[in-house]
Amino acid sequence: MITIYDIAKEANVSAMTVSRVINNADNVSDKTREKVESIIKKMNYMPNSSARSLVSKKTKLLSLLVTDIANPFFTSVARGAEDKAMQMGYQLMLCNSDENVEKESKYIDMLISTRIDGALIAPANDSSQKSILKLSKYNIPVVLIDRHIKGLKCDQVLSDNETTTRRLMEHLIQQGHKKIAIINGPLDIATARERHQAYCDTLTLYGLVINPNLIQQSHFFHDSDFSDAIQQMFQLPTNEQPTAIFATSNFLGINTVKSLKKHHIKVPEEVAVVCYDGVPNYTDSELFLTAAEQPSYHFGYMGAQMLIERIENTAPEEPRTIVLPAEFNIRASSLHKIE
Amino acid sequence: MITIYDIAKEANVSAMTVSRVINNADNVSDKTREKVESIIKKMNYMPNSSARSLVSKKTKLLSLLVTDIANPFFTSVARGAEDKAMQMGYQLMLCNSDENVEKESKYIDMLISTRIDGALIAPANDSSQKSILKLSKYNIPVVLIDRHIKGLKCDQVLSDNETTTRRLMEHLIQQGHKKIAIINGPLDIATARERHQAYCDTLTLYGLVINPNLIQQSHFFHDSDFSDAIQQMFQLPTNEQPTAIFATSNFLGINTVKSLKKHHIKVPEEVAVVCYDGVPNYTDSELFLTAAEQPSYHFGYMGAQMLIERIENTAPEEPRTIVLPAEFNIRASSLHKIE
DNA sequence: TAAAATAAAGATACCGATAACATTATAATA
DNA sequence: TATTATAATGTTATCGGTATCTTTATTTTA
Repeated sequence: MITIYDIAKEANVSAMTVSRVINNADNVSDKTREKVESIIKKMNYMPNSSARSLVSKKTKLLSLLVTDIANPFFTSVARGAEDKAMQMGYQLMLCNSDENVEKESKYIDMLISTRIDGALIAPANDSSQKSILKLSKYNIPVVLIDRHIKGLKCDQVLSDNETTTRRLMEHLIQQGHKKIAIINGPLDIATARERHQAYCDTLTLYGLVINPNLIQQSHFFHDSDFSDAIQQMFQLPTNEQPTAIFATSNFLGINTVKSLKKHHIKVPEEVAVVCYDGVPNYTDSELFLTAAEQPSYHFGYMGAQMLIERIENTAPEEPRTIVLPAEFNIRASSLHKIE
Repeated sequence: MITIYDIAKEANVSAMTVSRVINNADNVSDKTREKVESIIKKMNYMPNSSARSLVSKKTKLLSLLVTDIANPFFTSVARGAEDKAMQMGYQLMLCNSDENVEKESKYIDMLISTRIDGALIAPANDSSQKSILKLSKYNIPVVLIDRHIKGLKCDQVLSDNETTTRRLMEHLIQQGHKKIAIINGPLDIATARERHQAYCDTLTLYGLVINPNLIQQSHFFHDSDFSDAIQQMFQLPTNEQPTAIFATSNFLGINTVKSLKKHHIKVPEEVAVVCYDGVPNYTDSELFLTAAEQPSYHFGYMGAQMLIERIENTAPEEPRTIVLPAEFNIRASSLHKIE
C-alpha cells in the first residue's frame, strides 16, 4: 500500500511536504507541488482515512439508523440523507434496528467505535434514549428523524402529527363519520403517541365520544396483522361499529384495507379508511388509499443538513426542530358520504 | 475521549494488558481481567476503530454501491446485505451512483481512502470497469451484483437472464403472440444486453422474425419515459404492430403499462405485457403485471456473504458466480390468448 | 550591505491501538 | 534447592498521517 512516505521518497521531499500538497496548503512552491502531484497520480496514491481520522478526530462518516430500510418511508429518507451527505463530502452508513432496542444499542456501540461524526436516527422507541445519550457522551451529534423522544434535547426533523392527524380526522368527520376507529403502533413511540392524542383531541373537539373499543394498537412493521382486532370491532353492537378507520402508518393502512377485504367489509361503502403516510405508486392505476403523504426525502435531506451543520459548528447552539408538512391526497378509500 | 491509556492508568496495568482484555486474549489473569473490565465499564470506554484499522489494515466496513437505493430491487438488496454484514460484524456504507460513471468513480475513490474491506457493486455500466479495477489495485475485493462486466473476473451474484427472458417470452408465445416488442435499458449494461440477446434468440428459436421496429431502448431509471416509442410502434402498419411487450425491468414494466394506458391501448386485450423483475405490493389488491420476480434480498445477502468470505480468505481462489432463479408470477397483464 | 521579514521545506512528536519481543513472577521438574 | 517451563505483564516500535516547531533559503527593508 502506497503511503505518503513512498511519495516523499520518490519526489525527494519530506512527508510533510506531501501532506501539504494533498491538503492544498498554500506554502508549497508551484514547482514542488507539481512534482508531488504528478507522482501521486503516477503511483495512484490515496490518503488513508484511518490515519487521518486518528489525528483529526473526524471520520467524515455519518450513520443512518432506521427501523427498516425496506419501509418506503425510510428508503426515501435514506436517499435524501445520502444525497446531502455525498454533496458535503460525507459517507453514510446504513443500520436497521428492526425496532429492537437491543439491536439498536449494539449498532450504536459499533458507531461509537467507528467514531462516526454524527448520526441520523429514527429511534426504535422511547427507551432508545439511553443509547442515544451514550452518543452524546462521546460528543457525537444526533438528529432525530420522524420520532422524537420526550426529554431528549437535540436537533430533529419531525412530522406535524397533531395537525396532520386532525386534518385526516376532520376529513372523515366532514363526510359524516362519528364512529372513527384508530389502528396505531405502540404508544412508546412518539409518533404513535402523538397521533393517538390528536385523534382523541379531535374527537373531543367535535363533540364525539372516545370509544376504547375503537382504539387498537398493533405495530409498525410490514407484516403487522390485526385481522382479529378488525373482526372484533365489527362484532361490536351495531351502534358501536366504526364507519371509518384512521390508520397511523403506511403499512397499517395497507394492512387495514387488506384485513377489511378479507372480512368482506367494503371500503369505503361500509367503512372509510384514511392513512398517515403513503407509499410509492408502483402500479399503472391511481392509488386507492387516502393518505397524508410525508416528504420523506426531505426528512433525510434536511436531517443530514442539520447534522452536518452541527458537526461543522455552523449551527446555532440551541437544538432546532424542523416540522415538515404532509401532503393530503384524498382518494377513493374515504370518498363516501354518510348521513 | 477515553483511551486505552486512561484505562491502563486507572487499573494500574500497562496499555498492552488493556488491549489484551478488550481482545479477549487468553493470557490475562482473571483478577486483572475483572479489574480492567470493570474500569472499562465504569469509564464507558470504546476502542477507537481508526487506531485499530491503522494497525490491522482492516476496517470492518463494506460498501454497497448501487444505482439507486429507491429502486425497490436495490432496497431489498440493501436490506439483505446489511443483515449479513451485521451478522458478521461488518458495517455497510451506502452509495447511489445514479447510473453515472463519474459519480461512481468519485465514490470509489472515497471508498478506497476509507480503506473499506470490500465492496458490493451494481455497476453503472460497462465503463465502470476502470473504477472497479482501481479497487483491485488496492486489494479491495469486489462482488458484482445483478450486472456483471465483460472481461472482469470477480465474484458475482447474477440473475439468469437467458432462462428467465426465454421463459417470459415462451409464455407470450404460448399465448399465441408472434409480434413481441422489447422495451429495454441501455445495451452497455450487461443485464440489458443479455436480455436483448435472449429475446432475439427466443424469437429465432420459435421461428419468429426479429423486427427492429419492435426493439426500443430507454433507460432503467424510475422516470424513464418512452411514450413516444410506444406511440411509434402502434403507428406501424397493422401487420407489424406488437401484440405483446417484454419490459426488461420493474420500472420499465410499470411505465410501459402506464404509457399504453395513456394511449388508450388495452392491456392485455390489445397488447400483453410481461416484465423482468417485480415490485413490492403496496396495495390491497392483486398485482396486475406479469413478472419474473427476482430474489433481491438474497442478491444482497449472498453477495455480502461471498464478499466476507473473500475478505476473510475462506473463499476458494477461483471467482464464483451465483445465479439466482426468478419466480414467475403470471398475472392479468399477459392473460389473453390470441389466435 | 546588514538586519529583519517572509517563504518553503524539514524534523519530531503524537493520534490510539497492536505486534513482537523482553521481563518478571509463579509453578513444575529434576 | 537449583533449574526450567509456563503464565502474566511490560516495553518499544509501528501503522500513516498531521500539528507544531525549527531550519534554511529568499526577499524586503533600513
